[in-house]
Amino acid sequence: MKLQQLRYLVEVAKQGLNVSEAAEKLHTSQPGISKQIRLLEDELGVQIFIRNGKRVVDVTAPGREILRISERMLMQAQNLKRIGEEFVNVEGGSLTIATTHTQARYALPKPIKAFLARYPKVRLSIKQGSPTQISEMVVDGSADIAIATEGIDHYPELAMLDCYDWNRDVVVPSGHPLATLDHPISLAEIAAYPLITYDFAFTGRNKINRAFENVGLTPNVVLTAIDTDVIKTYVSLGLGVGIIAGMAFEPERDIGLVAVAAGHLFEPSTTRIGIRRDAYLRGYAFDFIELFAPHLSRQDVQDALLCEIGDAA
Amino acid sequence: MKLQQLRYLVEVAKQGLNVSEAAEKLHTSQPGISKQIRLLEDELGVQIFIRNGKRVVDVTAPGREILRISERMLMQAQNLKRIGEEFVNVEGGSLTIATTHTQARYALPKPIKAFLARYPKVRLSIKQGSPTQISEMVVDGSADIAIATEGIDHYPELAMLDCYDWNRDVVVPSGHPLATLDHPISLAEIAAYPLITYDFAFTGRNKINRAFENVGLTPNVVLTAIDTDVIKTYVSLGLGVGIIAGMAFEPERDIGLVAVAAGHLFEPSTTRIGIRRDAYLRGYAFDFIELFAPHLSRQDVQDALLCEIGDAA
DNA sequence: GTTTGTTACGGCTACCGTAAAGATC
DNA sequence: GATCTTTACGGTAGCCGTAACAAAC
Repeated sequence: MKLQQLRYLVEVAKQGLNVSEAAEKLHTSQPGISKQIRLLEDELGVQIFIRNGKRVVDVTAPGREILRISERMLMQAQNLKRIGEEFVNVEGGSLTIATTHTQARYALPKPIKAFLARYPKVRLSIKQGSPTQISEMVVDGSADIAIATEGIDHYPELAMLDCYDWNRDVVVPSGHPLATLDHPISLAEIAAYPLITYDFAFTGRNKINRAFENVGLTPNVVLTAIDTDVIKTYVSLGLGVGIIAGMAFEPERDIGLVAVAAGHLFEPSTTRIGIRRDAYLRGYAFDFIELFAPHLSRQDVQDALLCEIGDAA
Repeated sequence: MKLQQLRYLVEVAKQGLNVSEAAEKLHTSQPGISKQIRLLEDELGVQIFIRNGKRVVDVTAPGREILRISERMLMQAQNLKRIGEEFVNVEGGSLTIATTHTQARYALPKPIKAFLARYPKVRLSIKQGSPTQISEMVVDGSADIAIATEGIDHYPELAMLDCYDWNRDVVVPSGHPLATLDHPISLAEIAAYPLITYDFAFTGRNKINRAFENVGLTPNVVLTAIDTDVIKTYVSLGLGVGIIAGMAFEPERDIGLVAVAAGHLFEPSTTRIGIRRDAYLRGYAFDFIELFAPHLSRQDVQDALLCEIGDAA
């Protein structure tokens, strides 16, 4: 059994059981892949793929198990290489964070600035995407850490750690009737105006919907945006009332806008980080996490990696 | 990077950093091992072993990490082979249980009989040893399942599952004063006689000691045995009063002996099974566990394997 | 007919074992 | 001096790539 064979196997599965494409991805010949897979099947004594004549059409039951374990082994092989890099170049390296606009724009600048000061030689990169996209980036290894609020709960490969809770604000142009209320704002008052808020699947949007549903109101959402800046822009234009993450309101920058606390109206959301449970994280990655969420020490994170299903149960 | 290299690495570490012995164990030449390890070190870019001139004297910090991960990878490679065997020969195979005398003699016969009837083609073997020995058998892969009552808690590689609680009986020759009490037996009454019980490190022996200590009694233990049969033999000879596991008393066989329930005097003990968290268990292994501890379904066991640190916390 | 997987064959890498030399205790 | 590790070197297995063939859509 050779690691190469497992690599072939996993790549064929990943390419939808297409040996030729796998060969192309791995920059090798497809007869080589065919042969090595057959050799592995012979060695293990099981068919891994079901072939219809000369076409790979499915994975056998043992094949699924074998693929699962193979992936883990390859992951660990990658970890071995990372350990090498880590110790050769303690300070240098790279860290890729996958996150949503709101986090990147409002929550991350501060910890990232501190991180860059501490680790100037680390190549830090940020990838933006939807919660689903960023989760998958971490799952497939193209990012190290996912940071998001929604929809990253359901990947068994990922360990999730709570970072902080936050509430929502209503933003309106200054001078707007809602800006000068003498009492806490209510859902009914908000629903009286056209609404601008986050796209579905983003930043706790469904918690907003649920709040209105619970009191039998149907808000008139005139615009859904992916990022807060777009929301604020249209609120400035008088298109409607915005509902945004509290941390996304910056009084000194958001001239002409007023934020009204609405934490009492909507469930708070929790921003979490997600990391592959079997990934090897460089030392500075733990430091970054601690900069972002100071209560998460390296030990906490490693414990969570070891066993995080228990927390969910 | 090749699996073979990892195998060399791990074996050298296991043989106390002696390359020659590792070569012998692996039936290969030691120059080959030296070279492959150097090649791996070059590839990873880190020293794994610290060499004093030409002698391997220690493992570097990254080396320890690398060894840890390598062991896991090799374990999984072995799992791959097992999957093959499992599906080639669904009914056949082997299962090795490491356990103590008491379990082997009194708790296991019934489930093993049922197991053999269900899986006649499985080569079942039982290895007997002290709790420490059996734990290590499972850790190093020479047994699949450990069953014991004491001292198998502290191996992080092992997942532990509670099977059943049991209490102790006092055994005396029939006609003995303690055999005909009209009230529940007390510690003081027991301590009045010479005692015969289990060796330290076995079968909850320290719970027995603790019970006496708690009431300020110092029992006179005249004989410590590893197995219950020895205890019963000497009790029959009138050497003293025995304290044994309740399940180990068989009224129809133990002629001339009387058991007196003593569950109210000593903490109950819990018999557990231990399995390597990263081992691949054959289907019948799960069935065996369920035969032994009917409340442990396959799913329960697999969940515990996935994450069992959480249960301990 | 095109796409896709298998079989056949040759080159070449690199692994392994033997032999000898260098280091350490 | 004995043990242990590395270096040197030759044989060989087996991996990879090209080319031709066979099957499926």
